[in-house]
Amino acid sequence: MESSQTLKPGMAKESIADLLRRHEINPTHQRVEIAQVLFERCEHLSADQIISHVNARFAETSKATVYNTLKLFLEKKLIRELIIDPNKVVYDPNTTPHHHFYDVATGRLTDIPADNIRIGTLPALPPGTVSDGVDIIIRTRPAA
Amino acid sequence: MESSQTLKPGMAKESIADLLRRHEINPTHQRVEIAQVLFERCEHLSADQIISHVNARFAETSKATVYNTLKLFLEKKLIRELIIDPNKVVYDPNTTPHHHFYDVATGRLTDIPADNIRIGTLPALPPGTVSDGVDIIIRTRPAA
DNA sequence: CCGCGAATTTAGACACTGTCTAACCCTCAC
DNA sequence: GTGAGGGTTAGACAGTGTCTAAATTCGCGG
Repeated sequence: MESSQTLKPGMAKESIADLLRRHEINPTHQRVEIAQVLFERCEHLSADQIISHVNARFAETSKATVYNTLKLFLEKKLIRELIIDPNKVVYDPNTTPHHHFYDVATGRLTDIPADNIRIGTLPALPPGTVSDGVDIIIRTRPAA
Repeated sequence: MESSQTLKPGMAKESIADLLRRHEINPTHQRVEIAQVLFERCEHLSADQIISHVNARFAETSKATVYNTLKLFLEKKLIRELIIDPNKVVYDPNTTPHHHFYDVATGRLTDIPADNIRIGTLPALPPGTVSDGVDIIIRTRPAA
């Protein structure tokens, strides 16, 4: 399958390689491919989808490499991991501090850009639905 | 292994059976055992722990039955499912509307009783830690 | 008490996601 | 060319949960 027309593959790969280098990641072939899949379409993709997308392009990449690379990207703060369900873990290329609103009824995942969280800033529930409660999962780390 | 002394097994089983009946659940032997494990110690237990605890009592209960029963309890709103990690799913016998505060750094899970959520009502972060963001997972359902 | 049909339970096979291992490959310095 | 080290790989493995088909139990009318 051909690469999409939206980005010039050559220059895109260059800047992605730079991005990796800026995060102290050795930009190998496979890593660039994986990063490109993640950043090109700015969606939240699962490991599974990433494997499919990468292998639909040029390179054959093994499952182990994709998992290794995602873990590396996580450590280097290039992406964030988002656990929606035990069988639905997705990766978020947006590393600016932000929050996520996930509605299990509709499957819709919304980004909340604020850092000033109040219930009033959340999107309204779809009409005719009620909430049993909100699970707030806060991901902390030692201050740098 | 003997049953604990804290509850009279007979009457406890009676009231638990009633609880199940009130939720339109046929109170079989195994279901009562599982419910008893969940409600006796009012902790958040994983499916794994529930299997161990049930089998440490009297009854031998198969893995499939425990999973079936937990799914049934969920449908009947007897318990809530709490996804902390892909490999850490626990069940909460407290069905009053409330929220959860989980700190991945400490592993501590706190109940937030309010229905008026504001960031100010959350426990303070441990000193020396910062947050990369908060994932708010809201579990909705059609209004009754 | 008997026996029937429906509901429930069961063991074990299966699927899925992610991890691990040990071998291989590629590059680069010398 | 050669050795060292990082990166990649296939496939085995582990944990969690689902499925299936058979066996058991239960409710209940006769």
